[in-house]
Amino acid sequence: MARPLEFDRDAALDRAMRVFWRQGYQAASLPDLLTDMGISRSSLYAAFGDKRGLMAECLDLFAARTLQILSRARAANPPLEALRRFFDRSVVDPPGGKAEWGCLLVNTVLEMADVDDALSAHAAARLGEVQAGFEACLRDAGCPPAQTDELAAFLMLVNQGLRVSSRRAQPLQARRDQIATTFRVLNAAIPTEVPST
Amino acid sequence: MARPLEFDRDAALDRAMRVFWRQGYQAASLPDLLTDMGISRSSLYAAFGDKRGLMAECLDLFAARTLQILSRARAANPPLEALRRFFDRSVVDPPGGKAEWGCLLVNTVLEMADVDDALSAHAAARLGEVQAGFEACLRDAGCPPAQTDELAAFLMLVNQGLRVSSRRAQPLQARRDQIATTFRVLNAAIPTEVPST
DNA sequence: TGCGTTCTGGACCGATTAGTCCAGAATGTC
DNA sequence: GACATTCTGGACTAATCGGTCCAGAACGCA
Repeated sequence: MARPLEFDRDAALDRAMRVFWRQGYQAASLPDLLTDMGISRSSLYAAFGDKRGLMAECLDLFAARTLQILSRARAANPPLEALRRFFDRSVVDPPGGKAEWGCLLVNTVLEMADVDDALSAHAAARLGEVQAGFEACLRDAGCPPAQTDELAAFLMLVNQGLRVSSRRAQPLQARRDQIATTFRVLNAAIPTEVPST
Repeated sequence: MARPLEFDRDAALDRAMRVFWRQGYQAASLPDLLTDMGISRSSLYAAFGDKRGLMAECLDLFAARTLQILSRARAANPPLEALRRFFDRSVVDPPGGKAEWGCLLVNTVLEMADVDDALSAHAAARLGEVQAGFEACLRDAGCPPAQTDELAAFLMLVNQGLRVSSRRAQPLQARRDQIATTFRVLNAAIPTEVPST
């Protein structure tokens, strides 16, 4: 037994995630990270390996939180309403960050593609897990099995698009309208929806 | 009068655009650019100012080409078919680049937000011009004026989403399917469409 | 209190960054 | 053919990058 860690690893990771989320991987310098995390260089390397390893953990954390939002919404609402709430939550009031930062996973997929393919693929894979969450939600909603794949892909398409809109200086209301349009259009396309309440 | 430029400025700009398109602004180092452009450091700074100025010109070039694709499609097809062709072209066979590189404007908006806000805003503004193109197209299609704004925003939402999908390792067919779904869903939502043929 | 272990701050490193500068080569004009 | 002008390649600079390392402080246990 000896001297314990002087900082809260989870808290530090959360801080780091917010830096990467806002500035992206490349623009987040080590001094930036250290300042926000409130730890020293040595501590970072001892606890997380290196910058890339830290980023990987941040991606996982972000994905876990995203999936948590969806699962909580599912637990408290009928499936389609849960999806709507998920979008509202993500676009309007993301936990631990600002809506204008978009989505760390989307940001990373784009920034690191053809720069660090493994990192980009890591983010893309987590995005796939979220899409699987959409799929499960649609199944619960009584969506015909033949269509769940297609519609989940469509929802992810919209999700990605919204996250891009978030980083353009578009007013919040414009994004709300886009969500409304999406669900209006979606409902019109699937009159077979049967809320399983 | 004296010694003329030894290289083709437009051709060099085109090469630079492809480098930024594939690697992003930050990851594109000066050696990378110089090698691909086939010119020397001095020539680049004399002709384009600096890396940032070069990037700005590349954004404009990309936007101009994108708008050109749309206007050409409009000249040769009924409005809604033109939109469909625009998406096919953008996602499947972009001119002077690879589909997997997504869209330089979208990539830049995300990468430079909160890093170089002016550059991000520049890209976002060009994206707005494309959206205006969508709007004009919808007006031609006889879309009710009250809906053109909303639907153009929706099309841009889908466009953005598709460009993200392009940079995930998703197979080409998946993206084609997403386009098909989008237009199926769109047609179902706007039965009032009246091809102006 | 003293020891063994582990963590922490900061100096340090080589590599790479964007950008500058200058000597020399190349060209059009006279 | 000589001159004035302009472009070009490459050396150079200052700053910053991610990452390493070590001396010393801080803690738990006995």
